[in-house]
Parts: sequence; C-alpha cells; structure tokens
Amino acid sequence: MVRTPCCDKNGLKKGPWTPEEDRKLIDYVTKYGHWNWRLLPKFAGLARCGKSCRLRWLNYLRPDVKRGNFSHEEEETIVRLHEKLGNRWSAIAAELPGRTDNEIKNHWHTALKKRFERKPKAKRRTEKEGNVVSKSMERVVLENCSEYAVITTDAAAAITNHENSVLEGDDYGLSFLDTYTEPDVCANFWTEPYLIDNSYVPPEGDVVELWSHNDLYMHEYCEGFFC
DNA sequence: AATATTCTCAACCGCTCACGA
DNA sequence: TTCGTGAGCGGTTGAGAATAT
Repeated sequence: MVRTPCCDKNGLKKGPWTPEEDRKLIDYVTKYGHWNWRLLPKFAGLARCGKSCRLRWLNYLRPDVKRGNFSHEEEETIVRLHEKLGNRWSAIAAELPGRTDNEIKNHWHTALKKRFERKPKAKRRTEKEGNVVSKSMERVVLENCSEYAVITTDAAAAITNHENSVLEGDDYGLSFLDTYTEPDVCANFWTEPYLIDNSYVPPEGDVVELWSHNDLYMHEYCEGFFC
C-alpha cells in the first residue's frame, strides 16, 4: 500500500501556529465543521496540512478543551488508567473530559511517570521482626532505598495484595482499588502530602525522617490512590 | 550576571485501522 | 480480495522557559 504524503512538502507551513491561522481555522470549523481534514486547509485559506489543522483544533482550539494544571483527581485517574490500559492515551483521555491525549501524554512523561512508574517492590519489616511503629502504622523499606517511609498498615496490606495480584496476573493488580477505603487519616493527603506520623519515636540512631525521592514516591503511591 | 543544564509542551512523523471503491 | 484514502494514535523532537551552577 502506497502512502500518500500527508501534505505537499512544498509551500506548506510547519511549526507554531500564528493567531491569524488560529482565527482562520476557528472561523472555518465553527461555520462548516470538519467534514474533511485533508481538504479543509484549502477551503479555510490555510497553508497547512490537514493533519496539522486537525491536531491544532483538537488539542487547542476546540471550545471544550480544558487548559491549565491537572487536578489531583485527574492525576489519580490518569495513573489508575495508565496502570490498567498502558500508553493508550486516547482511551485515558476519554475518561477526562476536556483533556486531550497529547496533553495527558505530556503530563505523564513530565510529571507523573517519575512519581508512579517505578513500581515499589516493598519489603516490609513486620511485627515479627520487631519493627512495628505503632498499632496502626507499619514501616516499609523500599528495596532500592535505605531510608524508611511510614504508611498505614491498611495501605501496606493493600500493596501486598496488589503485588500478589500482579504476580498472579489478575486484573492488572488493581482490583483492590474497588474495595479499599482509606481512613480519614489521608483525607488531607493532597493538601499536606508529606505529613509524617509524629506519634512515631524512632529508636536511637535509626534513620527515618529522610524523605528521599523514593520515600515521597512510595507515600504518594500508597496514599494517593486511596484518598 | 553569564552560562549550562533540565524541563515543558506544542507540533511533527510515521504507523495502523477502518472504510469504501 | 485488494488497494487507496482519511482519520486517529502514540512516539519523538526541538524551541523556549525555568532552574541550577
């Protein structure tokens, strides 16, 4: 199958759109719709390929597109769906009204990936090992990190279930999300994201309060999902 | 203040899919 | 069934902004 070039390489503009070009595209699509993206630029008086026009309209010019920072709820949704669907950005975008696949993809690569992509294989120090912090809290030691994070026992249990589920290949390990509810302790997670349990008094010489990148990630991974 | 490095995000590229002739 | 075409998707790029040194 021979592919026709998406645009005539001679004379078609590339690069950033000017306000004038935006205006022409908006005017045309508003009046006549996008009945054929390939032919549209010709009728709209634009020296652009149809593909470029389509992208510009869908990602920036259409009236229902939402701009600005992602809310925490949106970020949670993206992470959850990415776990489930992988890099199917358009499918993820379908769950976030007003957000485009391109925007979500960019946000993932620039912000969320760093926080959520490395799945923690948490090794827990259990009560048996004499390292329980308090009745309701449990310390978690990340495999690749010498410092500790403090999370709730329930959250730790949820992660265990998650890991087991992943190993068993069921439901991408996300089934626990449906049933798990975190106590109020994390209600203010997004506003006070790195709050540490002050009730915990570390043993002398212990290393606890160093919230490394991994710790922060762990904290967000554990609690960000469940709030 | 100047320069280097890193980050962000708009836009492009190339591929696949769906559909019609 | 095969081929041509348009639309859509995901990966990648690169310019400008922000931050670090």
